[in-house]
Amino acid sequence: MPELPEVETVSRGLAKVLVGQRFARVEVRRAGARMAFPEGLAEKVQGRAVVSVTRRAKYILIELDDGQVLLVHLGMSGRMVVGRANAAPPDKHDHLIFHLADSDLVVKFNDPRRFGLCDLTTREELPNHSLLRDLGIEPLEPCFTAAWLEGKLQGKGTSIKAALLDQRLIAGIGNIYACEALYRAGISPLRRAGDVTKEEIRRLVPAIRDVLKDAIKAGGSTLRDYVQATGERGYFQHNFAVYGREGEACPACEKGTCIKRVVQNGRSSFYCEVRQK
DNA sequence: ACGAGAACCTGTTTGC
DNA sequence: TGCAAACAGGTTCTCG
Repeated sequence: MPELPEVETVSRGLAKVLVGQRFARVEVRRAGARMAFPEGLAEKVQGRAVVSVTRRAKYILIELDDGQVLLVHLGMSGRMVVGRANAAPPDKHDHLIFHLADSDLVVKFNDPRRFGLCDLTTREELPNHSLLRDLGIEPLEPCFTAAWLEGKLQGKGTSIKAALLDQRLIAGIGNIYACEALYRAGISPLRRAGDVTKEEIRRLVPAIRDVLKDAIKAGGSTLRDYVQATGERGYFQHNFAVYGREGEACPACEKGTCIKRVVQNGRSSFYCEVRQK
């Protein structure tokens, strides 16, 4: 599910509720498939207050008042949702339940497919953390420029689509926004990354930035699992030009069936065969 | 070193 | 209708 816009939306939603609040008990239920929950998670978090909630790539960073940092990744199907403690009995995929100390609110980490994870580190260790260490540039930061990307794509033999999904290069783009950004830039996902021209890269960089910003404004894209921290759905899925629209006409092609689906590196790529060359 | 594919899970949709 | 296959927003490991 969650790519940069979804994780950003969840982080902002959690920040509103959590900053300044203390955690009471934490229910640790079933760990994910990628990583066991850290040893003593419940004990280490209990009684700590939240200082900030931020995002790096597709990770949510919850900073605590003693310098610890909770690091959450939502995988494909993960949610972090705030609710009333007794609103409903726990779902079988509620893997972590954080109870707040001074209200009846809880934050539930729910993840049916269990590709998500939650780790505990410290502010000092954060830059060296194995999950964050090799992450690339933040596409919404000013240092993400056409000149920078041009240098990185030079000589790359893989497809431009695969390059956009490489988190060591650009951090936070996933399958949906890679497809949508390439559509906006008029570049076929099948093109060899190293062959994308300077001119095209000058279109691609703002296309990436704009599609991510537009999606954040819309609260992300809800296809199936994703919801905001409040439980509300996102609605950027209504603005997809190509993603999931195989056989339809793209917004620029009045009629017909210009949108194709191809599989690259095991993932579906959607593109308009008329506008993207 | 690089790039493609498999694997990790569960749930839902599609096709025979 | 029923069952099996395909497919899903991600990441990491293995193999050529």
